[in-house]
Amino acid sequence: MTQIDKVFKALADPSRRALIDRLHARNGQTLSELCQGLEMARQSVTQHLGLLEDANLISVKWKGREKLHYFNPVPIHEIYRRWIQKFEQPRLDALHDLKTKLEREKKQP
Amino acid sequence: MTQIDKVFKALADPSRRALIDRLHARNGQTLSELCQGLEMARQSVTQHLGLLEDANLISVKWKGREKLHYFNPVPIHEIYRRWIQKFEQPRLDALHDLKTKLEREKKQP
DNA sequence: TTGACATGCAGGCATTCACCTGCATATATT
DNA sequence: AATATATGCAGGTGAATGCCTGCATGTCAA
Repeated sequence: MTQIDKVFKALADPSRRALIDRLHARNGQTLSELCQGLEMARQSVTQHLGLLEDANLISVKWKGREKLHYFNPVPIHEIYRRWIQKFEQPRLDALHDLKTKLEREKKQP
Repeated sequence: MTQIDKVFKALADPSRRALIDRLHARNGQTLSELCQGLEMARQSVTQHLGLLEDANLISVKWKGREKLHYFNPVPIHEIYRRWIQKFEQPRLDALHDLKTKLEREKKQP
């Protein structure tokens, strides 16, 4: 399974996207913290975090008996850059045109 | 299942992403055309296309006995706008700064 | 009209997935 | 040292997924 496929698969589940959202809101949370408010067992959360970690979407640092989780935005940027961007090309072309226009007007006002 | 979830789930499979790629390269292909070169049965392709259609990622138009498939980029843009963009915010802020800078220099050269 | 072609529908099978329970291990606290 | 806290590991179950085969339906072309 390719890396980009792992990322897509990891993002396919709403619980996992919610976990990413939580870490994006406050980075470095422990497993217990991430479990709070969720209606599933700790083991399920662990499993989801395992997939996210495997997709490199989160990284982990042990501090004593606590496992701290950190969100890593790089794979999502890769998804955007290598996959989504190509379908957004028209929009990006328009933006580039705007930049070019502004630069031209700057030189010849 | 929410719409955005359908889209993520549809994108989670590499075969389906490949189908989108094919349609992006050449729009309006029939089922038979989309089957060519793939190593799975027609029925499997039909199933994948069904999911993509359900996620609104492709739309379909019948022409006689042929079913023409068209790629629809809107849901992918939604994914970008409503989900990915928030993790890309630093980069976008930088781009906005560039625009602002250019506009300022234009007014006061 | 008859045969070839494009697709749909129904069901079956193996794998993966999401979730759980039960028990084990390691670290902090008193 | 004894208890409480944070987490891991193993395994089990039901549902979803991906893929297939077999047959039916509708459309074009000779």
